[in-house]
Amino acid sequence: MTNSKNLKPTESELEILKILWARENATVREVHEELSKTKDSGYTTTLKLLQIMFEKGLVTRNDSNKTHIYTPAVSRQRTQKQFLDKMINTLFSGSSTQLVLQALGNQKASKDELEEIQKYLDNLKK
Amino acid sequence: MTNSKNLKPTESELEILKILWARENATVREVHEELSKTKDSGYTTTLKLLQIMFEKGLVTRNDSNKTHIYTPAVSRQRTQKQFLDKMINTLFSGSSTQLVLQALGNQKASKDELEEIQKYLDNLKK
DNA sequence: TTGCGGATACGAACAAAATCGTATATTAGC
DNA sequence: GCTAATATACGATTTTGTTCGTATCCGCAA
Repeated sequence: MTNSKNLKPTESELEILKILWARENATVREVHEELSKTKDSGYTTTLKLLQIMFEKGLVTRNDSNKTHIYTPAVSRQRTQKQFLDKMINTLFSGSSTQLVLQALGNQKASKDELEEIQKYLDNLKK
Repeated sequence: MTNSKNLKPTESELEILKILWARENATVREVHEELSKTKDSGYTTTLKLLQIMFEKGLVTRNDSNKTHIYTPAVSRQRTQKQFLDKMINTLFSGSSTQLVLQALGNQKASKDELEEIQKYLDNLKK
């Protein structure tokens, strides 16, 4: 039974997903190598995490060869949305506008970026 | 020694902060009552959480009376920023613009809101 | 065929967070 | 003063997430 409940990835799982999204797919070793740049935990830890993620349905894997190849099963977009929604609800009293304003205020975006956003808004208004 | 390290609240702590921010301050019972609407854990659990939050410096309390009164020690804004920054880094490859676009795309904001944002952007560009 | 390098499987230890049970204190009403 | 109601304190348990050690398997070169 391929579990496909709508599970929220944990902190560590997110780090791994991030790597998988960037490369489309990867072996355990590849993920681990990448992960090692920012974190130092052992190889089997990475392996275990990927196995758990597989059980949760966060990744799929091709195990027709000896070395399995993992692929993200949840899209980056979908996950972003999942976390955004949660955050909007718990921290911004449900108002995405509030979140946007806060995000813009914090991080100074470049003029170009601001214009990009404005253009986008113009489209939305129609 | 009043611990004031820059601690990130946990999920549950956030729920409590949310309540405290809304009411400015509250007793354990009040927090618990409110919390019960969305969650069912016992009174002492809420109490314990508030005590932990106190130790962490997330809340202060007035214990001159028998029933203590808790007040948030971290501002909503500051916490929002803390979480936003983290999210931008882990999920949006450091681009606040990306986050904004995604947030706008997801949740349909009203025309008024969109205009509010645009106005805000105009200001920022100067 | 033997042994070694490199892979997975998986239980178990460890850590952090959440929950609860129970002891104890304080106060108000009788 | 006693008791019931309502607080806090705090250790212990449970749950969830992370990390690791060890068993085992597979392929290949000597």
